[in-house]
Amino acid sequence: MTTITDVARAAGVSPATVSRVFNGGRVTPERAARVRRAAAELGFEPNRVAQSLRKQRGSVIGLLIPDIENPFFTSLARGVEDAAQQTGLSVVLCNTDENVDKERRYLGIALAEQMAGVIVAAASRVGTDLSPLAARGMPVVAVDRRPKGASVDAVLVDNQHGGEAATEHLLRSRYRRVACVTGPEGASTSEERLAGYRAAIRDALADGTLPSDGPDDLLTAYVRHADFRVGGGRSAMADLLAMERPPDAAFVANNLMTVGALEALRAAGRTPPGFGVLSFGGVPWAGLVRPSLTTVELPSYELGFTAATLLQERIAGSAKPLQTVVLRTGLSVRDSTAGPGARLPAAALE
Amino acid sequence: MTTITDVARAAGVSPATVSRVFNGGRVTPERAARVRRAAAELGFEPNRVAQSLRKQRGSVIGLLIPDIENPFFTSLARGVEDAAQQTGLSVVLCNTDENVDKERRYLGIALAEQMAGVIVAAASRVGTDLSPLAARGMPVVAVDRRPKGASVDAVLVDNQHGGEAATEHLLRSRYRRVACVTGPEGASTSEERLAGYRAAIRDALADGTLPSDGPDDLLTAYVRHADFRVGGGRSAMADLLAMERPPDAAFVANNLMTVGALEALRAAGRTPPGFGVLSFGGVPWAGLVRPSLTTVELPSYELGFTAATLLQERIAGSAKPLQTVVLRTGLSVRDSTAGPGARLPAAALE
DNA sequence: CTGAAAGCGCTAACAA
DNA sequence: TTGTTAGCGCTTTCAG
Repeated sequence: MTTITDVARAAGVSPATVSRVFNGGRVTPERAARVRRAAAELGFEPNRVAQSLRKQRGSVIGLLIPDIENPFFTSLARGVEDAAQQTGLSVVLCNTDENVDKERRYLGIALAEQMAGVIVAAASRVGTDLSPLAARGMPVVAVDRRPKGASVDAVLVDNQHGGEAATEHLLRSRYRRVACVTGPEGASTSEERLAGYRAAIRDALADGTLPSDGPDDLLTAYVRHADFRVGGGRSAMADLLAMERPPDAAFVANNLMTVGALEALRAAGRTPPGFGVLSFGGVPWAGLVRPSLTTVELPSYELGFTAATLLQERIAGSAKPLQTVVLRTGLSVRDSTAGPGARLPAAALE
Repeated sequence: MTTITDVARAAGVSPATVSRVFNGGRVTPERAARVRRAAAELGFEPNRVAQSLRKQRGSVIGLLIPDIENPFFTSLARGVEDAAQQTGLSVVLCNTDENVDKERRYLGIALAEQMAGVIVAAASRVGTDLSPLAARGMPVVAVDRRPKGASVDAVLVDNQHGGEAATEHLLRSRYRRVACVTGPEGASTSEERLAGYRAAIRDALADGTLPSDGPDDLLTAYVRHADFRVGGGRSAMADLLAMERPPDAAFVANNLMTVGALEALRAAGRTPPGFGVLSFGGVPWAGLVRPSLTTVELPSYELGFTAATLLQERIAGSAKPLQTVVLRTGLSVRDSTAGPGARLPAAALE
């Protein structure tokens, strides 16, 4: 391995000068050129480990996500990676598997590896403890979910708005018994999406769009909590369909549960758009699904990109007050919410 | 930050003793206990950066994959991660985007970060150069694809066998004009899968399963090279369908291209199993696709797990001769290859 | 602008 | 078994 000392010797200067050349110190152009030439000839690459030890700060940032198989998080990861490139930081991807213990281990590694900073989509709102990092002055940005009581920058999705827009769309499409399959109780994302649903329903009751008889039904009876996974979505939907007066549409609060919900619908012989289905978050290769699925579009890439940008500011020493950035969702209207009586052209179904 | 010296002072021993306690050196139980207690009280965690610098070897392994959004690679990544846990190594996931330059950059980082080793699914068979790592004695395992001329351990899929089994299955299902949409020319995976296809066709011609008139058609005319991406699969299939005498089934050499191929079929008003479709590699949430898709199952998780195990042996200093492990594929028969005249029960289509 | 020197936290010879 | 010592490769005062 060629070291800074080898280069120094070859260029006839001191190691300090070589270091300055590579770190923007003041060096006369002539000597700088000599150093660069020597470095190139010897194939010198600064040893990042030594740099990290000396500077007490590494050049990688940790990205902790709960599920690497969820396309939402892979897309987020790409955003982080792209933003990190700009500063020459590399990204270590750690898959916490929605598991607080695994997450804690990775946070420990982040510390022990002296990472430059950490971006974390917390495995749990209450179980995730970011304080050891804060205590050691390591910059942290929370993304998608904000752990309770953590004083860190955060980049979040406007879940409530997304849930509201979704539910409003279903009502506008003339569905009248709109259910909501949301995530686990206590998860901020589920609660917020549910809150959006409730707000939309409440508004519709208030302005007469929905008949006011049995308002309880719509605000509570048609709500199911599940686990954000395929199986949970399936059982929740099966449960809804078994009701005496089942819903005629559902807002499903994440992509995986939507897959399960569609399976349950199919098993019951009901299909969109006769039964309206709206997914919070797209499914991969949505093009294959017939009829095509109306979805709330999440800014996953931007979430990652923004978080990484914020983190880099902190790493660079920014002392701004803590920020929370909230990114808006979009709505992609497709066939699965065409309306309870809609007839789709054959091409949309085959 | 508490260092080994702090612990040593608190326990009334030398730093070396503390180091021994944490690295399995010989220390009297009594002193060891004292050290551990002190370490716990002070919340000591060994500084991995300093360890790496001193030992000239880090405790992370790099995993370079071409496409983090492909479920095949995420599953492989999980296998690597699980295997790595056993030795306490962490995994840095690097997404090379099928881009040789990006890949080279990451390989440089692996060196500069003194990673313990690297597992690489090469972006290119000829463009990927692993020699700098070999030159510096860094253990490398190639996975899924083996770069040309690299003398490294490798864990591969039996692509040829998979392609052969797939094609045989289509023929057995009474399809007679079986096409093959394979990957880019020059990629070992595409060539091998294609070779399997050709072998099966040749056998069928030889034993009379296929009429021997126009053998050229089957061996060459029905073959298309595409780019392993959705768009490529779509155009290749469109091209096949536009032939004067189009195929009645296709073996598609990866999951993404299958998605495209299905889109092209749908656009042409043809659907499986009337037109047989067999995908090399499963699609995520396959349960949503109707009719359900027959696939060659890839041992992606095992690929990763095996590669990581091999790598760890090398890291531990194993001097065995170079190994190549080849893992077999499976075949999951579903509805999309039920036969050209098959009538599926309604439930399979709705 | 440049070089000498100190030291980041840890481990591995070597001595005791 | 234990402690002392000498660095791993780099950056950063501090003099010059």
